Amino acid sequence: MFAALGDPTRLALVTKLCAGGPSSIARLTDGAGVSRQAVSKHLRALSAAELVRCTRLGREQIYELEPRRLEAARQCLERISHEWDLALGRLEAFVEAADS
Amino acid sequence: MFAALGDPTRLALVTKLCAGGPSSIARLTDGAGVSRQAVSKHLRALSAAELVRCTRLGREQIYELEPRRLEAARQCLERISHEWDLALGRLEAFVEAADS
DNA sequence: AATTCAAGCAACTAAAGGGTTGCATATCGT
DNA sequence: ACGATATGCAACCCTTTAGTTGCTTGAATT
Repeated sequence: MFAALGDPTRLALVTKLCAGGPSSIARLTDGAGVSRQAVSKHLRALSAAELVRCTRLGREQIYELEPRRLEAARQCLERISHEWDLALGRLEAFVEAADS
Repeated sequence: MFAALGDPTRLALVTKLCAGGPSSIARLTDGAGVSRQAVSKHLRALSAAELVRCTRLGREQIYELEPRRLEAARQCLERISHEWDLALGRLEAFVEAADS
């Protein structure tokens, strides 16, 4: 998942979907600074990571954030965040021990 | 930062530093499954992302988590997590609107 | 039926990334 | 001083990946 979000273009796409809601490839391509195929590939990558879902609507392909997986990812982030908190706590303890 | 954590080896390194506290390259290499050079490179990458800091101690190079930056990263994760929360809320609203 | 617009597929290029090996350097212990 | 140890540096390889272009398919529109 970190890998999926590691690419700036993909992160921008997620942000865009976050802000603008579901939209087609063409619309997502707008302002992305890369070709439509590039965007399409990235969306497929995000789809493979299950961060995003797509449904066909007429001749358009509508991409949207995947709620379930996204919620899981969110919880994962919080877990890591929490672990880091603990680690930071230990680091402080270290420093204090060194001072004394 | 996502990119920095996107590689499994690097994520493992961070986890290890998280669990075991500051340690040398040699110790971090232990059980990493790749060569010392590889580990060294990854640590430099993490260092470039400022997720990690290193200080020389005799002939050893001691790497440790970077508290300040890590705290910033943690807050960033929480912010994103929060934004996703909002987005998920909007998605639900969407669905309900579609149902009605 | 003809045109237009959204997207897919395939082939290709260029660059980055992860990995290794070999050799050099500096420090520690004896 | 000497051998062992911890690391750095450089060159190289291989795979992945981000990106492009050209052509095709299929639905909308008129």
